Amino acid sequence: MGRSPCCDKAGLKKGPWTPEEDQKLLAYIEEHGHGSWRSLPEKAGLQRCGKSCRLRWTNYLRPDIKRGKFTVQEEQTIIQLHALLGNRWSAIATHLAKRTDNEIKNYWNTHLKKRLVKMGIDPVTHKHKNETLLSSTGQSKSAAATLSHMAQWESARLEAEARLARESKLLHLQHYQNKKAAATPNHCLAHKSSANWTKPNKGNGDQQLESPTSTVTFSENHHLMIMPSGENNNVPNMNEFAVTSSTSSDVKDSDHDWMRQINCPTEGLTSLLLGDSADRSLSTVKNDEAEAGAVAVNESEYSYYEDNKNYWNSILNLVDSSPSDSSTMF
DNA sequence: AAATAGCGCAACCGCATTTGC
DNA sequence: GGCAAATGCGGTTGCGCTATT
Repeated sequence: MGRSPCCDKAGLKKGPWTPEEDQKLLAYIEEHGHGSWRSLPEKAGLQRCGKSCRLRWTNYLRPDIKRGKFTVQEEQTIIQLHALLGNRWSAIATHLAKRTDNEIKNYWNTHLKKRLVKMGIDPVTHKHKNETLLSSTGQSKSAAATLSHMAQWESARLEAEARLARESKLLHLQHYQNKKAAATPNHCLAHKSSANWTKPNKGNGDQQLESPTSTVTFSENHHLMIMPSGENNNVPNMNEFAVTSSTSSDVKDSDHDWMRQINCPTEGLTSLLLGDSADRSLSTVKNDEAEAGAVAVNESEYSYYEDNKNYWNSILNLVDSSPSDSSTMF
């Protein structure tokens, strides 16, 4: 389907926005709403294409955007939703109050992805690097099938939510246009993180998502972390993890904090994919074993569903507190 | 102090999807 | 139902800032 790009007109400005341009765009949208993005630049007196204006507005000028450092809860949410949804940034953004998909995408690419890689976790599959070796076992197959089923279900659900959000946005815009004269300036700006939605992070922002694995216990001065068995660890099977202390790792302190605070959710997910055992708990690890650098972890028989129930409940709770709660708007 | 490498982020590009006629 | 326009989305790029050599 051939479509002429909106920005191929000669004379249209590209590159960074100036404060004057921002002001013009802001003033116009506050006065009229954005309406048709294609016609907006001309009306607003901007030498930009509509696409560029839309991007500038949604990613930067919108008044309901939260900027600055991501909180641990936000990071946790991103990682878990990414495990569930993949690179569907806009869907992920609907679950993070006041964050844009672009910002989340950038943060993932520049921070979170690297951290997962450092931890030996594939940022695409959220599986431990060695994990594929286990995929031939019946248990992991059924676990993966179950996970896949759940992920598909949630994915479909989120798509439906996104659709509802779009519809509500449209209704909201119509409402604004009808009441244009009396409307407050920002009233027209319904977006995926519109203030009309119930606050997505309320509840999930504070909730501690629990990994299906047991909690790692950290001492004050030695932040223990679960690390993938390295090639040099000479371990006989993949169910063994190296345990390192913060003093020997090239991982920054901030990474330790992060991993400690989020209780290693990705590792939990990895374990989940593995159909892994909660007996990975490091609380059972003896100090000398830890110092030796490698620890054999028990495999025990227990129900896959029971063990991972909390973890998935956490994700479902996260999803449940999504903007789709805005259905009360209708 | 200058050069350069690395990082973070805003913005662009192009494809996919939705909408309107 | 078909087509074109409009919009949304994700991948990528390029620039400015900071750290390192």
